[in-house]
Amino acid sequence: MARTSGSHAAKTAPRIRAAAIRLFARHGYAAVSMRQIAGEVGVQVGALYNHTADKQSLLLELMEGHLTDLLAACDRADSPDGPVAALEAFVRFHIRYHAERPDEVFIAYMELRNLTPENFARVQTLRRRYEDRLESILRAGIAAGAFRLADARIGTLAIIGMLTGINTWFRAKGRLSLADIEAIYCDMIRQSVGA
Amino acid sequence: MARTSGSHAAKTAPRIRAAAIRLFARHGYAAVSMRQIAGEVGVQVGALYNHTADKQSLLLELMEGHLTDLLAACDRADSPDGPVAALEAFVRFHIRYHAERPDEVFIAYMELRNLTPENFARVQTLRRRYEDRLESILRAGIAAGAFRLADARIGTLAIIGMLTGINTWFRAKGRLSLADIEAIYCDMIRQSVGA
DNA sequence: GTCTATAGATGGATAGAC
DNA sequence: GTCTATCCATCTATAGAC
Repeated sequence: MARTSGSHAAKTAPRIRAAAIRLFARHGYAAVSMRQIAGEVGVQVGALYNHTADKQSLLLELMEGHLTDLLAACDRADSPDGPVAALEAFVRFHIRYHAERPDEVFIAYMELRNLTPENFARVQTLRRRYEDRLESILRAGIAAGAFRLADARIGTLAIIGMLTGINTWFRAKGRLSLADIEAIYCDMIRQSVGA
Repeated sequence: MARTSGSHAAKTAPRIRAAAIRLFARHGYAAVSMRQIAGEVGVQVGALYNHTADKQSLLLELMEGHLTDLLAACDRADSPDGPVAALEAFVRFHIRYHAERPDEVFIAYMELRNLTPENFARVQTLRRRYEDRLESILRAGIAAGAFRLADARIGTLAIIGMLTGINTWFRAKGRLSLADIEAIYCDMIRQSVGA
C-alpha cells in the first residue's frame, strides 16, 4: 500500500491485514465481508479502500507477504552440510515457522482458488521457489547416495504435504508438544527417504 | 432426500448433488450460489428446494455421502495379514480411491469450516473412523515389532496428510502415472514407519 | 483518512400458480 | 416438481462532506 500522510495511516493498513488474516483463516475469503473486516479494525467500510484497491488485492497481498517472508526466513536459517543434516534442518525450520503463523499458512494454501488467474500464477511461483529448497536437498542426497528415494520431485511433494498437514490438527494444548511432534516427524521423514 | 412421486424426482436430486460437487470443488462453497447450481442442472432456483432443505444441508449431504462411501469401500477392500502388507494395501487403496473422486475429496477437507458446529462434528466422526483404520495397522505393526515408529496417532496423521496432498497436485497428464506415484509413495511410507 | 450514504448487484429462501 | 415472481438481507465499491 502506498504511504499516506494522514494521522492513522501507518497503523490502519497493518491492522487491516491482521484482521483479514484472522477472518479469512477462520471463515474463508468468500465468506468474509469487507464490513466484517472494517468492524474488526474499528473503522467504516469506506476507509478500507484507502489502503487496498479491492478485496482481491487484499488477499493477494496477504499471500505474497506470507510467502515472501517464508522464503526470506528460510534463506536466513542455518543449512548445515550434508544431505541428512540439511533435511533435518529444513524439517525443523518448516515446522517451527509454520506453527507460529497458522492463519497465514491456512490462507496461503486454502484460498488459492479464490485468486484471479494472474494472481494465482504469482503465488504459485513463490510457492514453487520454497519447494525447490527442499527438492535441492533431496537431489543432493540422492546424488550422494545418502538417500534411497526414487524421485526427488515426488519426494518433495510428499514431505511438504506431510508437513503442511500438521497445521490442520496441531493444538498447543494437545497430548504432545510441538517439540515432540518435531522429533517424530524428523524420524519419519529421515526414514522415508531412506537416510 | 425423501423419495418423491413426481416425474423427474428420481433424476433431479442426484444431478443437483453432482452439480454441487463440481461447483463447490471448483469455486468453493461460499462462492457458489444456488442459482449457479440450478443453472448447471437446468432447473430454476426454487426447484432445488424440493430436494434439499437449504444450502448447508446440501454441503453436509455431499460430505457425509463421500465419507460413508469411503468407509464402505475401505471395509470391502482386501486387508492382507501382517502389518507391512496391510499398510501397503491401505496406501494403494487410499491413492486409487481418492484419485477417482478428486472433487469429493477436495470438498470433504476444504469446506469443513463452512459446516455448522453440529454438522462439523458429524463429519469429523466419520473422518476419524477412516483414520482409525490406518491407526490400527500402525499400532499392530508397532506391537509386533515390525515398525520403528514412535507414535501411532502422529504417524497416522503424517501419512494421511502425505496421501491427501496428492490430490492437490496430481494431474493424469503429468510426468508420472498414478501407478508410478503409488509405487513411490508405498516405498516412502513403508520406509517412514521403519518397516 | 475517515465518515455517512448510497448505488447497483447478487445472495438465500419462499409463495403460489400450474 | 417445476415454474415465475418476489421478499429481504447483504455484498462490493464509490461519492462527496468533513
